Amino acid sequence: MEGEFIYEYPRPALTTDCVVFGFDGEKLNILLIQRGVDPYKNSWALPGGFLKMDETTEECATRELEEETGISGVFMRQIRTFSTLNRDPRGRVITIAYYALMNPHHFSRVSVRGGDDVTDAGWFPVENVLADTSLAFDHHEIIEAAIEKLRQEIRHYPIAFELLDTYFTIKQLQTVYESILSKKFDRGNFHKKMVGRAESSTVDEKGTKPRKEQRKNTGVLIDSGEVVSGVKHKPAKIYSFDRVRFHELVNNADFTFDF
Amino acid sequence: MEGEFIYEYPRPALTTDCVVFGFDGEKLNILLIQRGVDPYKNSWALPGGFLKMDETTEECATRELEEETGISGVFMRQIRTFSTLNRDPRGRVITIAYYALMNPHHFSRVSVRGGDDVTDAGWFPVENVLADTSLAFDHHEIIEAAIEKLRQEIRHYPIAFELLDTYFTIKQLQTVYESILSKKFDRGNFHKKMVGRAESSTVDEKGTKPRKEQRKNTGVLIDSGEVVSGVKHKPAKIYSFDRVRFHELVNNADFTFDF
DNA sequence: TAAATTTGTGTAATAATTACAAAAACCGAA
DNA sequence: TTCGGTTTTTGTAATTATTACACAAATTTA
Repeated sequence: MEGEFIYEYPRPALTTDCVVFGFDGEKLNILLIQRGVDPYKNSWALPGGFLKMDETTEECATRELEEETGISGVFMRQIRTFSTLNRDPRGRVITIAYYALMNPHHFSRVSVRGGDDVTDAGWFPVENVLADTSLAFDHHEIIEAAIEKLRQEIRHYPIAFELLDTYFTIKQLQTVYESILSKKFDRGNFHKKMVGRAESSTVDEKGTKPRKEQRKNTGVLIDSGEVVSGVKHKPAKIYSFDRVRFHELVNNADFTFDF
Repeated sequence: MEGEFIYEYPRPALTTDCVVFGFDGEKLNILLIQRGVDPYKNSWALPGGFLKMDETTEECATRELEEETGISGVFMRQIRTFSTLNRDPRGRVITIAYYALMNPHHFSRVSVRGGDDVTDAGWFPVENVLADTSLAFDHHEIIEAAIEKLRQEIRHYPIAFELLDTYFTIKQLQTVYESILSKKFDRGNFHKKMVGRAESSTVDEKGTKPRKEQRKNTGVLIDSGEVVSGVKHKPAKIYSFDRVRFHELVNNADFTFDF
């Protein structure tokens, strides 16, 4: 047998795969590549590849993504490891799955790279991907796990902002939540939760004159002062995420993403 | 070099490690084993070992736990994969970490098995383990990740009951939550949340006679009818977890573990 | 029988959520 | 310039949930 790496005990091969989510301003999409080589030649699959000995699995997932789509510097988190015995026809291959989040800026810049092994790449709406049973390997199962993970994490961490550009409208933010959680929110209530203006309530006390009790602002957005243009209705304000304020409020239990 | 397994490309070795949590009725403990072989001979470490080619990582973690402690049939979940380059002095070793939960019944039955590679095993309070910087490999980091994972999951899934026997008191259940979340709860409110008696509120409507509105029971515990004995105060009722009811209520959004 | 201790239940005040309405800002057509 | 259409933003009343705390009940011991 060809090869020069000899071990006393057998070892599985290790790969990473990445479920890349991209928000186009309206809905959630997943990045798939079309395989140019067997197995599963011509099938659509997740970007990913074999681990090198001088890189961590995180680095491997980042590298493969950059090699196959040209995108770097994105938010990435581990999902879990998939180790079913016959998940790869080439033999024992175990994969560590990641998910990545891309904002609309990155979204439009995805381009196919490499030569024979990837013939095409493209974005597909999540619902379409979930309905497609022809994906390579166990990638359908990995995608389902990714969505489940995403749903869990968006309830606790500010990952929604990773799917948006630095500046965004509240409508866009709400759409991100609604498409991930498959649930509609009341427009007004969502707005208040995010902007969280300092509500001042009138307090009446015996003997003292009524006073305005200043309650602190519990919002996590910064008003940029700008508004969107080119719309034929009231233009939405443009906000950015106040990461510092967010951490303060979370530490004080004044803010949660529990929806 | 000795060995008969030859590959074209180099492959890391794969292990699983397991952070076993055990509740002794009062506090949370972690199961550690003392290594009988190098590297880290005599150091305390997590139970675990090398993956075999005919088992999944889940099966590996289960098998290693059974081999080293004699315990089987416990609740187990994947934490994540650790792949730092020099985490193991023997070379490139990647580990998939799991956590397991044991109830007091299992807890007392842990026994050391095997020969040279494990010289001792024992339970240690979580705080002590976290303060101990002499653990083998990166096991300290894995334990920290396990606790963080446990904290996340107890907020959404009924894993607290995996740390208790089938029958338990509400006090014990509360202690599980308090030791994992490092937070005290009001006794009365915790009690009501778990037992969730059907509160009936009086409703007055114009023209009709006041009626009792029957609100449905939102608790997840079953009263066994028994009480604890041998205590010198009011004996606590003994409950069990109503898993079926729990799923009904969660689907209806009538119950969450959001604390 | 009273004290000590812990479990179990009730309640009133406060806070959060929800559903919905009103106001404001803009465009474009009349 | 005014008005309808549309969408964002603010306001509010009703409901529901949470919190803090008090009281009643059950058991042993003195």
